[in-house]
Amino acid sequence: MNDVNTYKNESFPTALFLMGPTASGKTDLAIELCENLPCEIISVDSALIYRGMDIGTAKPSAVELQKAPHKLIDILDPAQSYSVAEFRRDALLAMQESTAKGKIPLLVGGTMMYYKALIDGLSPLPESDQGVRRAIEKQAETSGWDVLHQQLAQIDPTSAKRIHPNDPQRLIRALEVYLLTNRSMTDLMKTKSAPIPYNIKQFCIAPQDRKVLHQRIAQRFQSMIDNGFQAEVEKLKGRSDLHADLPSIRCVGYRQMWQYLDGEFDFDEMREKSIAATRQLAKRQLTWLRGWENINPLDTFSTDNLSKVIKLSQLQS
RNA sequence: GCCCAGAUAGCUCAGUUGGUAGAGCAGAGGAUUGAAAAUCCUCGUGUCCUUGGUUCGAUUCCGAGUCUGGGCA
Repeated sequence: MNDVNTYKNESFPTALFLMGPTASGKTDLAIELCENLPCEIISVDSALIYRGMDIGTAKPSAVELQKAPHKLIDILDPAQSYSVAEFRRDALLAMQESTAKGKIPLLVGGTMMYYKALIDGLSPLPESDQGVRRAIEKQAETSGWDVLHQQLAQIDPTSAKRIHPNDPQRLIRALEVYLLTNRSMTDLMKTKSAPIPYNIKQFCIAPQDRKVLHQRIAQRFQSMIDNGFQAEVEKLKGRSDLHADLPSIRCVGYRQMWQYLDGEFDFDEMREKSIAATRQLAKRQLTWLRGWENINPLDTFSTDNLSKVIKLSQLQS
C-alpha cells in the first residue's frame, strides 16, 4: 500500500539517502532539499573528506556550504587516510546528532561502499596495520603475489577463491586479517553488526543517457582547470609529506595532475586521462547502483526532483 | 613540381615470407567488508585508403590515384 521504497521499520527516524554517479547533480538537489525540508546534509564521499582538496573534488563552494552545511567534509588532512569503518562510525554519530535536534539526516554522495557498509553493517575485522602490510608487500617482492595467494588458499580457501591473484589490495587485506587475529576473514565475516536503526528512503540520480553524463564530466573538468586546479595540486605537491601512493593523491584528477607535474605526460594527455578516469568512476558507481535494493530513481537533471523526493518521502515542508 | 615515408579497431600503432589480422589506450559488462575517486576480472569483424594488374587466392607483391607527414627545388 506504500508506493515508496523504504528500507526498514517505520518506527525508526527517517533518513534520506541521495546517491548517484559523479557529476549527476547530487549536490544541487541536496541543497535545494535543505532549503525546503528540515534536513542536515551528511557527505558520503571518500574525497570530500580532505582539506585543501576543493576544486578537483568538486566540493560545494563556501557559499553553498553556508546555505547548507555538510558534515564529514574537510575532516582529514591529505596525509591521513580514512576507512569505511570510520565512515560508518562517523556517519551514524552525525545522523544521531541530527535526529536528536529533530532534523532529518540527508546523506549525499557517491561512495557506494560507504553506503553499503552503513546500511548492511560491517563484520568485526581488525583495522589496517601499516607494519603488517609492509611486511606482506615485502614478501610479495621476493616471492611474488601468486605465492601469497597460495598461502591464503591454505589459511582461508573461501577468500582465496573469491580474491583474484592479481588483486594485491584484497590479497593483502585477507592476509593482514589473519596475521592480526589468527582467524580467517571468512570466519570473522560470519558475524555482522546490527542493521541501521533508521527508516531510510533512498534516491538515486541516474542518467538515462550516459553520453550526457560524459559530456558533463568533460565540461566540469575543464572548469576545474579554469578555476585553478593545477595550482591546487601544485600546492599539495609542494608539501614534503605527500606522495603519489596516498589515498588522497590517488583521487581522480589529482593522480593525473600529479603525474603531469612530474613530467610523465603533457597537459593534453593529463586532461584526457583525468576525464577518462572520471568516466570510469561514474561507470563503477552505476554498476553499484544497478542492482541496488529499495531505491527510488530520479530523472537526471530534472527540475521536479525536489517535489518528487518530498512526495515519495511523505514529508511535509 | 620532384623525392622519400606513411595510410590497418574510436585513438596510437604492431603484423600477415600472399591463405581476410592483434596489442595498448578508450569504451562496455561485472566484482566490491577498515585504501573504495581504490583495487581487480571479462569482452576485439575492422571497406587492413581507392582502383587496376599478377595469382587458385591480395590487406600483404607490382602500377596508378587520393590524402597526410618530411625532404629537395
